[in-house]
Amino acid sequence: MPELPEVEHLRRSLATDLVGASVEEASLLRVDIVRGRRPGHCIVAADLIEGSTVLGLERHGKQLAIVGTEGSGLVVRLGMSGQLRWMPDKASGLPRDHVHARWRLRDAHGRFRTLEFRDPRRFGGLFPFRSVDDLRSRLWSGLGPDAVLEPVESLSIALMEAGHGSQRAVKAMLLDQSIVAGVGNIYADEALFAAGIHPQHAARRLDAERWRRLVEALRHTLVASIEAGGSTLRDYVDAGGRRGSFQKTHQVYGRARLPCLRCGETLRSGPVASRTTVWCPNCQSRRPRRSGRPAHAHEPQSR
DNA sequence: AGGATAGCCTGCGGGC
DNA sequence: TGCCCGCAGGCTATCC
Repeated sequence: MPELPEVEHLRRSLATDLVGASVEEASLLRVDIVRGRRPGHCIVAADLIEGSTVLGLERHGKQLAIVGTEGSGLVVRLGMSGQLRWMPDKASGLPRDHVHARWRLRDAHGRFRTLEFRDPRRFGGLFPFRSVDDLRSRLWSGLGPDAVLEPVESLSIALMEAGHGSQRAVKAMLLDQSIVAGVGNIYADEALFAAGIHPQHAARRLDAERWRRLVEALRHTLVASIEAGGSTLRDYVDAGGRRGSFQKTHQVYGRARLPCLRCGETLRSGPVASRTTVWCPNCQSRRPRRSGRPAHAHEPQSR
């Protein structure tokens, strides 16, 4: 669920108090949440940036990097259910289970605060890196350009070139982090709807104009969601425990069998790229729109 | 070798 | 009421 907008909103909500803070103590409550270790290397407190000062927070795609002293740091991947939260001063109703790591920090004003990494489903993890170069050459080298940081023009070209000669559906391309970083199931469906493109449209058959329209729709959707604090379907909250509100404006995601908000046609759903996908059979065509009805011949079975 | 698929993991909702 | 099953999904390993 945390995709680019959720991670970016989290980054912003963390940065105020985290940047400039010194890490007094790091505790690992569950060892196997630290991933990407070199063989034979034991986890030490410094891997969890204990003794370091936080210099900055960077994001690429869905990944967040906490950069500390001398460029060493920690990548946080939220996976499905990961959260990075300030522990509230007073008792609150927020869940206390599945906390896997905890940092005791002293901020720029000398206040002590506790940050926690919680991840019930454990699809996420923590990835230590030794330097910014190590981060870029090892942890982030397999990622394509970031879906909001990359200019629309070059991102459109990157997608079109990746789709050239490929057999894949356009939605599979959007979800492939090595082609474009940050898009998950929610925003792929929303962007395809906004651009009027069928999720199963063959990537190689989209022309430059339609790739550009798709990337513009994607960019618009992601930016609007960041501003709305992301989409909270179940567990996503920012560093302060606040929920997002972008789910209220979803046009297709989670709306299977409901009427299309644009044309009233019943929204269909089915697996595309082995993910649950929702689309409008009327607004999203497989081919460039002509006057006739879009083809439905090989659509996945509706549910 | 590209591309599709299984599996990881927990919580939750529907059905009985 | 309570149990069981299916589903959700980012990413990696594995298979075709």
